[in-house]
Amino acid sequence: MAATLRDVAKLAGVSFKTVSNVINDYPHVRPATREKVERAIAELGYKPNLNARSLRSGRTDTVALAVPELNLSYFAELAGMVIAAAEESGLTVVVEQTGGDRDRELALLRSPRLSMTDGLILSPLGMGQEDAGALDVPFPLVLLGERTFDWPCDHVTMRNTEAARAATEYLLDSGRRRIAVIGEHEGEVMGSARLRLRGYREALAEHGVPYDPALVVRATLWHRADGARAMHELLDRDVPFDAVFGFNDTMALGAMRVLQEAGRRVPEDVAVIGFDDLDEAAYSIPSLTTVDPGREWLARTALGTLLERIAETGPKQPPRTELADFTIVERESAPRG
Amino acid sequence: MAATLRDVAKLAGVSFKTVSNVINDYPHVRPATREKVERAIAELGYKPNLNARSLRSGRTDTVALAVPELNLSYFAELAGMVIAAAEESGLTVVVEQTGGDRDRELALLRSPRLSMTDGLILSPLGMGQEDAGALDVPFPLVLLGERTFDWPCDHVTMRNTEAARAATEYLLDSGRRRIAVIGEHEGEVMGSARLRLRGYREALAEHGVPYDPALVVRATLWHRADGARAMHELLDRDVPFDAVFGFNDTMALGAMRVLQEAGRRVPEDVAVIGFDDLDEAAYSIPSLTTVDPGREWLARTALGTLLERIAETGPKQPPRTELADFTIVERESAPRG
DNA sequence: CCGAAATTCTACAACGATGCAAAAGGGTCC
DNA sequence: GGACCCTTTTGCATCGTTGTAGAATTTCGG
Repeated sequence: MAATLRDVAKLAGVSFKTVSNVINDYPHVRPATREKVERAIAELGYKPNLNARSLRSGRTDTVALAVPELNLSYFAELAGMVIAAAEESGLTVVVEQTGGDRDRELALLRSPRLSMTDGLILSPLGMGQEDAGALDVPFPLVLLGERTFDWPCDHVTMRNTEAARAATEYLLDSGRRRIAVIGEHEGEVMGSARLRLRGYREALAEHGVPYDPALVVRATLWHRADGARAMHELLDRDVPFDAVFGFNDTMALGAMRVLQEAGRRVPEDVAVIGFDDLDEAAYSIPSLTTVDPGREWLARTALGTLLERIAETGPKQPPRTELADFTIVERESAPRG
Repeated sequence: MAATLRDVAKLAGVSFKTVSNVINDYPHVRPATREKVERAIAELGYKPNLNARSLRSGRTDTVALAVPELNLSYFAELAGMVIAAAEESGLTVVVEQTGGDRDRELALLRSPRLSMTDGLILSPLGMGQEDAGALDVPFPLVLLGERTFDWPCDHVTMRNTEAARAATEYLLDSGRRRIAVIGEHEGEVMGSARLRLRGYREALAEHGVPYDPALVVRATLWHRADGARAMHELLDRDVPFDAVFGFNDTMALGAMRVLQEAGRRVPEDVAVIGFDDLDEAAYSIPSLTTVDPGREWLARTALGTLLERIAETGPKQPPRTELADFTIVERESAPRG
């Protein structure tokens, strides 16, 4: 059995409360006593039982991070950054996967498992406006990435609409006029897909290019296979297009593969732009022009905001929204015009 | 403040222990009482405090998973599978990143953070034989993936040597004779890199092809950038080669990109084979022939083994080694001969 | 209708830590 | 030398749960 405070105390010949004082850097401990206790701690290899500490203190120094799936590189890289940032603050991260599924998102928000954490960073995908009330939770909560509903809650995200507008403009500026879009979510009101589509339409309108629904392809999940499927669908529609805007890199890469299989040259026949700036975007053939949404900043800010909330004592501050800056990363799949 | 057992008890008009009995499905509770209690639970939205439960029961229903980085797709996908499997058993997973760094691996093994978990699944990379003793820990531990030292400990891995031999033979069978290798770890005695290199050499020997060290390129971490850098190095060496065996897919993809930038056609001039069968391997151009190491099985088996250890009561059973089966997935970058 | 055997419920003591408040120890000053 | 104050140490209650054991209640055979 692992050593406890009392074991250390017995060995050091002091009360167990003194050992606790040493561990918690209570200032009034005589150096000699401190040393005695520290020797005993070392000798027994004592490690505090964090469960007991949490029970007593109410702090767990653990946060939960819920993403759709780690299988999506975007979320894997994001999770890695959140965990790295947490590590720096001495925090542990519990990772949950929701599959982007509404019911699993709701179940998680109600789960007793969260009683083991001080707060939650959630990337919602499946919940809708009618579920927003479920966010009225008794623990700190930060939404990371676009939300699919309106609810006053801390929120760390990026300028989705502006970024999508910029990406579209980038293609327009390079002379493309028939720009297909992959990744629309039908019926969505305010998720990333909808916001990016809005940016796309704004850019078209500004340039006087008509919006053609035949160029817009749905994809609920944003895997490579979804991008590939969407591209097959687009090719089947037999409408002309000279560019593709993938709502994430993974889909864009899946689509680009199908495009080339079909004999279209990228970027000569069709330019492709993605969204996320994944590691792999720099290594595809051709390498993928994309939007860098500032993931590192997103991850750190989400965690930082959550930690501030956790530390908060007085009356609840009003919810905050933090917006990351984006940049367009030019690569081969869509050269600047 | 969240409701506790006592609050529920007061509302239901029973002792708080009866509420506990209801929650734990203790059989001798009168249906009427049970219903009364359940109504009270629902009314207060009571959720058990898992910290308190853990403190009392000694079980946390949480496991730790330590991998080098989530930024490496292989580990991200593996982690996703472990978490999904854990979820099925009602377990929570804490994810830690070691960066493949020896000191961080050792620090993790000693960390009090693990007192919040029932056991650890560790993918070691940096530790060496002299650190093996650090694995003598007072909690269940399962190594996932090759270990870099000898120590009696549960171990879930794949047939690295056989798989590498098969991959090499596959290339030899298709007529290649100058097969380069990317990802060697210098000085390593028994990690994946070393075992895969051994398989490679065995296959060469069997086919009477001489081993040429000029074809072997080191890479400590196995990112895309490392694969790219290694390929640049290989090209700089100016030795002829007609195939490349990347010790993981990520590196193979990085290398393939550089290869094509340099004007070599894949697979006509150079065949490329990887290792891991990542999602993205099917979508690169050309798509990547690779070794499927049975990740799903690895993830489930690692978790299953850990759970058995956690459930174990009597004397400690001898350590087990579980080996996954592999298959070679033929794609465009290296067609069957 | 009694007594024994079941069933159902409750009281109390943990688990291992921290917070609070009071006790013990040690100087200083008049 | 005693009063007072600051430093150092300690004791006790407590966090919210579960295990054990025994008390209360019900059931049931004779």
